[in-house]
Amino acid sequence: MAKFTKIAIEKTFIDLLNERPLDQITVTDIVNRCGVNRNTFYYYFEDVYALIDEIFREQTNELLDNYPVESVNSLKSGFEVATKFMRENKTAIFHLYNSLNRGRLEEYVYDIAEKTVDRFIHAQAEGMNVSEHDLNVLTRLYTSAFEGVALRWMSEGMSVDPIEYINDIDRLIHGVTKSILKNASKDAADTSSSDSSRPQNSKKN
Amino acid sequence: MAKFTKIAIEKTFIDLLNERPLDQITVTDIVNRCGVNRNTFYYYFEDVYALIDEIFREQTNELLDNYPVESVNSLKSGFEVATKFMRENKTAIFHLYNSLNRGRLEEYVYDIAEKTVDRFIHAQAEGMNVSEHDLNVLTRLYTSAFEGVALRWMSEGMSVDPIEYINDIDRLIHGVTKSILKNASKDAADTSSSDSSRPQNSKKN
DNA sequence: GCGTAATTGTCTAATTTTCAGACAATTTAA
DNA sequence: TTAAATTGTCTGAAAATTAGACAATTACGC
Repeated sequence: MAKFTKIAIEKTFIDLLNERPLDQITVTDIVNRCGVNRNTFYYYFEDVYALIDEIFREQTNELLDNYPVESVNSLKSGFEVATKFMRENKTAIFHLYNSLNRGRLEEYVYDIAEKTVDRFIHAQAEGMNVSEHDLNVLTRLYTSAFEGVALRWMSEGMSVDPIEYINDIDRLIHGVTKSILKNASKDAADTSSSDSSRPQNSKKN
Repeated sequence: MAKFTKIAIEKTFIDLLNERPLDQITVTDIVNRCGVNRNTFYYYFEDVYALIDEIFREQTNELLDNYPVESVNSLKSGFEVATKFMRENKTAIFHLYNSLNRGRLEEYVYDIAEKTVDRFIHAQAEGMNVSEHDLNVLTRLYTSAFEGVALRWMSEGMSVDPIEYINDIDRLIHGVTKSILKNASKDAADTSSSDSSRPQNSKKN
């Protein structure tokens, strides 16, 4: 039940990744630094890539579990929380960005962005009569925007704090969101039988 | 070989001690918060007091192992390092101060102060011809001063940062130390056969 | 005060985790 | 093209963690 060794291995790996690129880190390096047997590594992880996946998975879960309630109503605040890990490990993330197969990191970024945006959107739509479909469209829009920002940030060497980018986005969409939602809500009330947007995969119950 | 669970228990205990006094913390509280079996606690520690001792012991060791070289030449800097743990866990230390038997905490404080001062004194006396006995006297003097400061700090509720006190001490003794050492060094050179101070436990080789 | 619940410290025995050591197969580097 | 390093896998032993119970003590509500 106790997984402290596993956590220690993950933390050690991130430390190393903050020091040097992925291809200069061996499993032996990790376990030596961590003071743990090499077999213990393979007991928990199939290989380094499984380790990376696991770190991101846990990072996402821990984010959603401990999501601060006060951050749910501000997209900027939500993004600050969502990007905490990335901002605290810029070098490590940058090393991964350079070493990992295309799509690997993007998937993680999208995943964590989507979940953050989802919370924000649903909080904004609280009490409104908006269809799930409309909410999904809006969520996808903002998620893509966030993903774009994050990827640009990485490709530019992660030198500038992404919060700056996020500030721009936030300023741009904050006022818009409510009005979009209000309109959608009105539409839904007016013509409750027909969808207000492209019925590509409409969902009526 | 792996002691990550033990460390996790210790950290959990300190967290709890930063939240509430010692007599409101049960072993069950610790293991529950930590997500570990109660037997695991007793596997590592005889009881809470053994846990406390262990934390202090490890804290001292880890201090001495990772002692920053740049801090060895300044008493103030050394004290900053030595009191790091206490300053970062004011509440916990204060709770211990109120709950522990007299002498328990004092012993720890003296221990860590003595080792810090010892490094400082020996660094100052580097290359000088000073007897070990004289160095010990000086070390005891400064150690006692530090202990006094720390105890006063605790008895006053640890509200003021002890670095302020330490600043005072440092200002007071910094200039003095060198001259004392120089004089002692001269004495030792002049009358190399007789000790320069009380020969209580003289050590000549 | 009494009774009840909670906590402690100890014990067993099962299970899980970590270990040391070796191995062939690849990769790295000189 | 060797030699060294690394990987991934396997064994079996050792260590750590668990569940569960127990009597003894302590804390708390009434």
